Amino acid sequence: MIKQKKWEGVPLASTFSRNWRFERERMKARAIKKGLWRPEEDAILKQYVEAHGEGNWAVVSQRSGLKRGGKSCRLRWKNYLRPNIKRGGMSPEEEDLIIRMHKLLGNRWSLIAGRLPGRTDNEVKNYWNTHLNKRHSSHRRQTIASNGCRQEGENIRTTAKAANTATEVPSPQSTTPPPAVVHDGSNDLNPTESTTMTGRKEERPEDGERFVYGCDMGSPLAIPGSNYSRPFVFDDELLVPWLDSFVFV
DNA sequence: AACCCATTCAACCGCTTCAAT
DNA sequence: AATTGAAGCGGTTGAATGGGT
Repeated sequence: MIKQKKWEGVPLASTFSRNWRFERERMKARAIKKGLWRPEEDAILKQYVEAHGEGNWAVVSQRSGLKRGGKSCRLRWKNYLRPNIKRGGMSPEEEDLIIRMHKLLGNRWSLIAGRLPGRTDNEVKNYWNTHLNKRHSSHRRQTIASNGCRQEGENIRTTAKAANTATEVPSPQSTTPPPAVVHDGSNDLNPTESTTMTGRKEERPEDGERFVYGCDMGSPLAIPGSNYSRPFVFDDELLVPWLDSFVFV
């Protein structure tokens, strides 16, 4: 049964519409401020979070006295006020890592940022769009909504979590690869985290050419009690074996 | 000095996922 | 199992800024 919200009187099709419509209404009702943050607002938020900790951002926005939405507070803290945020231009090493990881992962900004200490997903995304996109657009790989970096049979958003847990049963087609060893783990930055990625090229009438990758049994990606990992599917062949394996761990 | 245009990046929006109930 | 609220993600927007004329 589809429930209705009294403030709108319109059937809500799913939880997402419920959620953001409520947030919007709540912000309207509280005359939530938008736009750039002022230094005094930063100080209030910083003081509050340092005293009470992160999380429960709706409460933070109310109790701190800030006329900001919870999302805005969270974003400001995460992208700007949080300790250890590194500001300023990217080093050549960071830039190189972004390029390589984007080649592998596409627009998975939070995953890429996770490998760059002190950098946020927003910063990496902006840097890519303003500095790197033009130079490297020919190799661009986007996320599933519009593109080709995806895990077999699921939304790309779930891939990272699947990579961490790897508990689901893979699709039957992933069971018969004649694997070519892409990487033996010997060149990893951290050999203890290495994993053996194996891959194969596939030709499909509906998809055209694609590359399917899996990992060995010692990898965190491997499914306990099975002989295979969940497959990762890309439009392009992985280009940097040591890094491509590295980021999967 | 005034205007225009391009670039940058902080912030917002729409949506998904997850955990708690 | 269904519902709810919070957190998180990627795409997009628009204000600020700088350079050129």
